Amino acid sequence: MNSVDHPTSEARASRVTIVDIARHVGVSKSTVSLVLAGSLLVHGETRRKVRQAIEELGYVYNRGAASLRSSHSSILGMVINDLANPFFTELAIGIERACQESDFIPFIANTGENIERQAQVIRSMREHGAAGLVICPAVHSDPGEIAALTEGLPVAFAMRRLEGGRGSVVVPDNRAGARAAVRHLIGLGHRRIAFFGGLPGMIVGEERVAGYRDALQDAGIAFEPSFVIEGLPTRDGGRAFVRMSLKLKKPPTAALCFSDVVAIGAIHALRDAGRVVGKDFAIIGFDDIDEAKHMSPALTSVAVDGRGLGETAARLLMQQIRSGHYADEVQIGDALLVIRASCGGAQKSGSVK
Amino acid sequence: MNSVDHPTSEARASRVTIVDIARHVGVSKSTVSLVLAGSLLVHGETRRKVRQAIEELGYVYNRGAASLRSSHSSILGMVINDLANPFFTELAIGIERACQESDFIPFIANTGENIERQAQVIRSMREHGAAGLVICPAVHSDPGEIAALTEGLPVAFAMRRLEGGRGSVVVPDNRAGARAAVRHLIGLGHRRIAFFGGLPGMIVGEERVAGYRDALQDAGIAFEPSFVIEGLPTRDGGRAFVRMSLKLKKPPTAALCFSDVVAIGAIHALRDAGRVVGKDFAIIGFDDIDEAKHMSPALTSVAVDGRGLGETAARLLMQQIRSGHYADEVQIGDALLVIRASCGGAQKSGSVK
DNA sequence: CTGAAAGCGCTTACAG
DNA sequence: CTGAAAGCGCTTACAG
Repeated sequence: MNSVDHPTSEARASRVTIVDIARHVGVSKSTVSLVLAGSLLVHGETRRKVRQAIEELGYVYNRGAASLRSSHSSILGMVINDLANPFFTELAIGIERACQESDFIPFIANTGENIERQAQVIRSMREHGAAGLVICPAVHSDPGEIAALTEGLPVAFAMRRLEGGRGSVVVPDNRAGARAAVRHLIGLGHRRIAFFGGLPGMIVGEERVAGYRDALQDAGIAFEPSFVIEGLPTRDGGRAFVRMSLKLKKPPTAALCFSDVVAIGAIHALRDAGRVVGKDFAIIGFDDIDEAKHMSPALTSVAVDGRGLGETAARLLMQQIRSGHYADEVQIGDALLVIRASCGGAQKSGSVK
Repeated sequence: MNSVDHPTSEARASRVTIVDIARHVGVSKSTVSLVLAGSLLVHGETRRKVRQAIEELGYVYNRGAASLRSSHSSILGMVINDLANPFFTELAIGIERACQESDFIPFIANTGENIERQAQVIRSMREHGAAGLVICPAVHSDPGEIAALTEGLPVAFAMRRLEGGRGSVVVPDNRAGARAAVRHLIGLGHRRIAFFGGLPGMIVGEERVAGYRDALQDAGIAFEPSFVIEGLPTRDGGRAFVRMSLKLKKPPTAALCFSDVVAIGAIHALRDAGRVVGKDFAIIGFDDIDEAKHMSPALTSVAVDGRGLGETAARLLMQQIRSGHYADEVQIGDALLVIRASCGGAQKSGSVK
């Protein structure tokens, strides 16, 4: 440890403030404040001198002090269920990008699907002055608890919504996407089609299962409850779902997975069981993460624009913050089937609405 | 748009403060402040009453106001070069985790390797009261500019360091990792080994090239400058490096790539060129991102613990913040070769120091 | 153990 | 166009 003893507090103590600028230029601090706010009231020459002094003295604007006085903050909090999942990373990137565009700066928290941590970070973000929250709630979140934690704060939900929650909502068209995927499997001749992943109470999963059932019904195929295998949408989940489904007396020949992450786990388990994916068993994922196209076989998936959803959610939130009014607008994004090798049949890849 | 007209500002205006708590309990605000700070000076019964009032009135601590007065903040800024790269996502996750452990809350910014954006977000984070910065600097960052932007602020560099920069540094042992990788290729019989990616001025790349040269020298193989192909370490870069190397009069038979992302691009280009990776051409990546093991062929890679590096960097930074003293400790993490199918030869996978 | 006073760095009416 | 004054919600000596 070769730490050097420059006390950083020294630098902090000598912080130059608006008063120093005022003194240096020979005006009042009100005038400096006006210049900082970009007011046109101030005389051009005065403005110039103030700006120059700011430059010379190395002044750093203290937004914390400004927020305290004005009670406006340009900090937004993003609360993400699982940053290690590439889909949610994209969501986070979108939120961050929208912030940069609008001169907001985001707090970030990864809850890891843990609702205690989620409650804690929401409290922390409030205390630290977040003006609003973009939330992708952890599995098993209690809508009432979230409502209480965010009381008085604008919120926007991205990708996952809560039953009866207040706030803007930006989600993909899960039902239509799932329906298109299953329709495709049926078109390839499959009749015994499973759905892997998702938990009761997860609206995303329920919507996808609804689309799955729509497609079956469209084709006159009876719904088989044992083909819907619920569980945490993780890689390990995917492995487990395959093992369970292969134990059925009449196993499925294809599956729509809750997510690409689940599909990856499923493909591994199928391989372990000696099945050739795309030939013996068709797999379709959901999300179309970057990895999907690089897998072997390449994964057919329902593409969701995570980055776009994140951007939109952040924009809707910032709109609420700026307007000073809550909103509960719902925006539905696309969910488009991208056909690759993992469901066989298709030689060329393509995209289907 | 079905926005409801609840003015959020109303909720904000009615914010309950320390004074409300004091009045409700019948003590002074100093006493309440002491309770909030967890002081044992305050009488147990008084403490209890204050806590109860806090609960009842739904008080939210205003850390912004506290910071203004005390000039201590528990906000840390993380400035990441490319969040879409899974390796740096892991780094970010590690930083965030360390923050949660220590009751810090992180700002996040994705610079996308853009140095203008980087300068902007650093300024923004300062203005918003970040007490210190974990930086993974964008390619082409100017050490002098970064030093100026962060003057007076504690900083820690993760994964990438800057020439002559002040601050803590946490990086993997790039040289040893690269050396082990190339030694492995030599052991498999390769003599014409390339290095793909990295730019002049990127210390990470220079260190990895140094390790590459070490291994060649150890084996008495002459260094061939045309085998070191520099460029941006992206997927597209990887494709380009392969195309360039195959045009050489005597092309290489193996390559160590700057990163897994580069390796993925390289593998695609090799496939396009009709080469069988792991047989006609050996590829080793760097980072060992999650995807590496799921590729086909599975990618041999030098494993770097991104999450761990992030955690350590954040901890060193928080230590500086809390102590009030700068530090420039350097910590070197492991870089271990993980052998898989992409370099052929190995039937079973293993790990080599 | 508790309270009164000052002050952190800003903004915001209000005068002039 | 510019300045003096008050105040945002806290903490921090300083008394008692």
